Amino acid sequence: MVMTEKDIVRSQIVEAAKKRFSHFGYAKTTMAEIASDCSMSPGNLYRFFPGKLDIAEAIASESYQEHIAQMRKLAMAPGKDARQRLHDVLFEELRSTYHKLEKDPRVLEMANVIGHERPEFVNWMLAHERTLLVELLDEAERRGEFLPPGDKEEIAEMIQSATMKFRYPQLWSKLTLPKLERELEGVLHLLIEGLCPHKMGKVQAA
Amino acid sequence: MVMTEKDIVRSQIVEAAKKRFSHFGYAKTTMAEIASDCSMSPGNLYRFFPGKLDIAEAIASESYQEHIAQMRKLAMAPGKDARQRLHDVLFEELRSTYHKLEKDPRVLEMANVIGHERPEFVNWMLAHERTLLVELLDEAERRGEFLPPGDKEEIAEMIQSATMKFRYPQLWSKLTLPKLERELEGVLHLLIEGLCPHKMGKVQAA
DNA sequence: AGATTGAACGGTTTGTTGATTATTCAGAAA
DNA sequence: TTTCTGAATAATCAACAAACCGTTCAATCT
Repeated sequence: MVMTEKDIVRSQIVEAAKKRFSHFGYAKTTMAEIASDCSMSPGNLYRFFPGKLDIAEAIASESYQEHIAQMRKLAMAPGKDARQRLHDVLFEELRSTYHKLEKDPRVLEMANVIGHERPEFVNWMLAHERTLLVELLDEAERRGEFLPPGDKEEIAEMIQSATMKFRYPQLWSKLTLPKLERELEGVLHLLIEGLCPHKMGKVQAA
Repeated sequence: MVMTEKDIVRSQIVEAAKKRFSHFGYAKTTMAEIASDCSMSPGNLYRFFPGKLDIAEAIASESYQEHIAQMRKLAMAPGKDARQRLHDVLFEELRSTYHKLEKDPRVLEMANVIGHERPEFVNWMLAHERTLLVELLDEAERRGEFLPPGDKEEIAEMIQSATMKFRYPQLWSKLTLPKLERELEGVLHLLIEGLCPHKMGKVQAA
């Protein structure tokens, strides 16, 4: 690729920033430091990234790629039914982000900054997860496991909506992980089974 | 009642505070102002309330009493099935809080302060709504409309959990009312119908 | 005695100043 | 020309003082 030259420098910058951010935090590292780590002037960084936040976004995006790959494995795991796969995906999502944000405050800081200043990035992540859910629902339908009553893209949106609370645990509530897990279990159960007896009479009559 | 003397003064204080808070906001009104509105010294306020926040809480509590009464009317409305009543309750909750917080920033400010400094008050409100939901579910079971698969108290908790996002709209998302309504409609549908076909085969076989 | 006051205390907010830092851009280097 | 630099700029942050306000309590009133 012709662009490869710029890309190498870009990833060099990202690596330098990753080290600084995880050592000292986002706010405490300066563009000048990142630049000097890359043996360049501060101004030159701006030929590769529009701004400091975009470097953080690149880091987040990179780590999100791995995350979503992991999630896709769970969503498509063979030998499990759709219910289990949905369960696995939502629980792994809860646990992994909980632990990531719990473990070090640097990650929490970056999550807060990006979440606050770059809502479109958050939307991008949500959209990706939604396509994952749609894939899961498609597969489930193929096997006759779920009966999605409408447009699958919309159902995925609703599943996300109902499980929002568990997606960025410590941003929205101060519950402990066990409590969150218990709640997620219950919500998921409700989502799958529903409240309604599903009018079996009519089916029998037909 | 023997306590009536103190109660009169208490409600006088609450009224004065209500005026100040809604005119100038919570942060911008001082205890001295409230006191002088009641022709008393600042120190004397503390014989009636432990602190400023408790006055705000009293105001919020008062308005919440009205709210919950309104909700109970919807939850118990005759001539409607459980599904409609649940729908009405959740939608009215969304709309009324949305409009209240939308209309004036003072209410939003107080909601933020109380939500931040008095999580136990928020829990108290949630608990009340949960008992309302349990009443609704009880009535539904009595009429054979829902088949709650477990403990009703727990189901109510899960319904709350799945609809959190719609309970304090502008604290958790920046969506417009129509979008929120559309999402709530979808989530509610999912909660009621569920994703699963509900193994009708077994029922027929029995 | 009990009720009430208002000055005093300590924590927070506000306003100000100076330094730091993200970002830009005119020009130097290649 | 294209690539890069580093000083200039403007915005943000940190530190400190002053003012403010919620809260307390010794003294005063009833």
